Amino acid sequence: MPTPAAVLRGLPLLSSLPQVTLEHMALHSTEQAFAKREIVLQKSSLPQALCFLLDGRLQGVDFTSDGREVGIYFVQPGDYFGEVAVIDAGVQPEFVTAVSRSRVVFVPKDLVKPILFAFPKLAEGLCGNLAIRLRQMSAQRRILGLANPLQRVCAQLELLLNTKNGQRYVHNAPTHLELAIMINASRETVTRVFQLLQGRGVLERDGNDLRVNDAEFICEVAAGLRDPTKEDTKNAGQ
Amino acid sequence: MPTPAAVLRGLPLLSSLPQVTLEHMALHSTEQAFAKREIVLQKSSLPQALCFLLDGRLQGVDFTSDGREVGIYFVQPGDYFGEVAVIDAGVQPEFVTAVSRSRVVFVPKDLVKPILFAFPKLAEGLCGNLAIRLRQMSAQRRILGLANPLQRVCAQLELLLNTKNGQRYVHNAPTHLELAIMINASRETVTRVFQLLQGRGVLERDGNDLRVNDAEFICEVAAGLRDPTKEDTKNAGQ
DNA sequence: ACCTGTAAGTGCGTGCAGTCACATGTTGGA
DNA sequence: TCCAACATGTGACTGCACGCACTTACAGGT
Repeated sequence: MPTPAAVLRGLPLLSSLPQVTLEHMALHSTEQAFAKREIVLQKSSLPQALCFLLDGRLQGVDFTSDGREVGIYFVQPGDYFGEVAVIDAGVQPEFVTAVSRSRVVFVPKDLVKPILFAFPKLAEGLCGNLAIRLRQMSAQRRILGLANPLQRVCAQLELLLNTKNGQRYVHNAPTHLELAIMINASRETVTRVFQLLQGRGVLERDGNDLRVNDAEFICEVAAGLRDPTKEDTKNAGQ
Repeated sequence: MPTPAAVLRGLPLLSSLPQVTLEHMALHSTEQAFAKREIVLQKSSLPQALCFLLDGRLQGVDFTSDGREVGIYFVQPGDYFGEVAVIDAGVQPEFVTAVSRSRVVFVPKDLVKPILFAFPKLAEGLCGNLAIRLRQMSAQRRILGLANPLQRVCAQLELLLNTKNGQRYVHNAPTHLELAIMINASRETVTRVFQLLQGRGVLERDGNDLRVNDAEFICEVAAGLRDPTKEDTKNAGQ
């Protein structure tokens, strides 16, 4: 099913394009819904389209040569993905799967590639995003360098942290398993860390979100300044 | 000291630029030599220039929040670096240090930024390289997902593998320590793995290079298909 | 209301990699 | 030439994260 041009207009990357171009794109683009766990992009497939996430949440995942699953990045609504393969005409470097029910727009690469570098605004936006992606991957790499899983969980939480009217929280918190594959830990280890943090009142579940009562604590643990497993449990707030 | 335009012409990224632009750039660019272990780019510094490596070898490194060193990527002669900060005008995301004596050209960002997206060829080259960098980081992330260090070493060697008239080898092999911080292992562990591989005749040192006699072996170990620590030592070739 | 699948929580035992401490090569600069 | 710094090699110890096996909790569909 084709997509209204207004939808494309709402996407940050494309917002600078002339109306006529957008309408042409819209005519040939398709929108598709994906159920939880469904695969949106196959690894090693040839690029067909530049993809935009309208709602839901996706995760870039891959498998090590010995079959272990690793999480690479999350995709939020409004983000695009599959761009690496479109840019260099290579194959898709990793799987992209739906973490929750999602809607995706596919804009055929034949429409996108010719104009990518013709509109400087577009090229600039694209490069800017790639730069951000590289920064995120560096940050992720830094997390993986941490020696123990407790620190890695906290560091990852720090990355995901948001603020809503004074309250620190993680919106749409990932499951323990999703977190585990991001930070190279087993699902059980993540569960145990959460147990510990919740026991101290640092974290609280709030439906799909995660309330963070003591962001300071998280940061200090991530930095290795304190190690709750070595401290007394007597005073949670100490 | 300024750089001859011919040097800039030899850099893949800039080779498509008109002569007059290159000469203008050359006038304002500087060349600098760095000793081993010297810092080329400070983390968190504001971008001053787009940097190109003429010879030697650099490594992007960072430190985890608890002080452990992590290696992010290597820079080969002809590559550029520091581009992320130039593109998004943020700060430099990680340190870049000289692994061996190196020569670097700095092209002031004020000369580069305005034309980055004005020449579609240039923008395309830039995006292409960013895409490659992202692919490399994914590959690196995949390696870090491997459960045991033996596999990680082999997987990393696989990434570095080259072929020269039929002989597989690793040119300018990194030290054990450099390797260790790339793959999240201790230096001693890397040494022990090398001991094992050399004992089986899979690897051989060749001055600064590393001859790989049995690339197959390396790949199979990386993939977890075989585990030399569990096998008999009797027949190295089995 | 029932069933099924997935998420989360928990105890236990084991292996392996990190750390420490040292010995020995190797290299490049003063 | 000599020294200092760095690269490599090796043994012993130990902690802790993983994997397994299981239970419990919860949500969505029919």
